[in-house]
Amino acid sequence: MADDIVRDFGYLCLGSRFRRIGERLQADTQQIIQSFGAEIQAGQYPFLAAIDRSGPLTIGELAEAVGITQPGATRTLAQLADLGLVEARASDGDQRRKLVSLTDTGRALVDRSKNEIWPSIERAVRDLCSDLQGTLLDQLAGIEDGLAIAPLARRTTKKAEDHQCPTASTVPPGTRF
Amino acid sequence: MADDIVRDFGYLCLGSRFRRIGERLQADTQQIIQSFGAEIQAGQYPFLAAIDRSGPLTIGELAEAVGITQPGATRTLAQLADLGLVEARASDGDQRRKLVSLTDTGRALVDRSKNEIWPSIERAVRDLCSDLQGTLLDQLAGIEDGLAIAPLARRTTKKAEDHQCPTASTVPPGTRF
DNA sequence: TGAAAATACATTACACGTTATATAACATGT
DNA sequence: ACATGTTATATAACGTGTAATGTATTTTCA
Repeated sequence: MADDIVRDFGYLCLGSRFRRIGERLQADTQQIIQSFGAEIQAGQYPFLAAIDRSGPLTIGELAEAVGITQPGATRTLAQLADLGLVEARASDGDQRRKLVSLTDTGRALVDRSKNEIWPSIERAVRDLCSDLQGTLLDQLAGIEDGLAIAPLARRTTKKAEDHQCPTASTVPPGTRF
Repeated sequence: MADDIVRDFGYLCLGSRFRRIGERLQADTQQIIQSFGAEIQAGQYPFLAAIDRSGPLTIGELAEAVGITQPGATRTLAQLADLGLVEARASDGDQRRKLVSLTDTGRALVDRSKNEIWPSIERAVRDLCSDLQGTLLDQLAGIEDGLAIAPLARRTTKKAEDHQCPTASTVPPGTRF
């Protein structure tokens, strides 16, 4: 039973721990997305959401809005274009820029996501984080413990009583499964 | 000037946000490591720390201790072996297992890290997180804002000669370095 | 005891972030 | 107007996580 060195080291390994939790959350989110039959990656959603909120944006604006570098945005947007969800046209005044907008298919996916998928994800994450309090490290431990007890896909319903596993309140903190 | 969609979406994009913060923290941590002249990646440290704490461990035990999958651990340990920091020998009773231990070079690096590098990193991260409070989203925003004001490398309080001081006009009053 | 299952590690392919750099379009100064 | 610099995007190379699968070894049990 090896200990969790990243957790035990606290502030020293905070970067590794954030990445680890983020990857776990994205993987769990992906499960929820798949349960709705949507063929999209969790990391691609922020791009669609940004265009939905602000209208057509350039690649550089999207990179900044999503918080990644421009090459990463270029690749993700190319994938979304291959999926037929977005399309790029040259900007009117400046031929260097490409304005990216939603296709009809993309708009349909966003509309459905806003109605069904995103509320479901948000409910699950909110449930996971609802009882968190204390220091940052306390709350990170709470997230890890909570995910071990019930992954996000089991938290999409509103009532915690629906969970097949014990809830966080019934299990001592620090327990590993 | 584009908005930060990941931040604005809160719980919905929590996974993306955790990954983003983790990558930023690891990159900042890497800067501190480099300022000490150590040629090691931030993500490799937990492996050395785990062996240092528990003695020689198998690849599977290390993967569990660090919280990544076995192929990832195999690759990182191969890199550390190439650097001459660890070595693997077949386990005594079970020829399938490989026990990974520190070389003399690896032990020297760990000893030096425990004395100098790790305290410096921990000091920086602790400084970043010292004033955080409130909900998880509040604290995440605090981390992002804090990193924008002063990256980890400016929060170590040691090796100050390596850090160039920002001009007064770029930093809000009361900021600590 | 010997076939089948389980275990431990290696390998491959892929996802998705990064940095560095190339290229095309626009902006500027003499 | 034209050389030069800047900006927007594309491309390449790489880092490090994942899942899926291969292979050697050990364990199980009929």
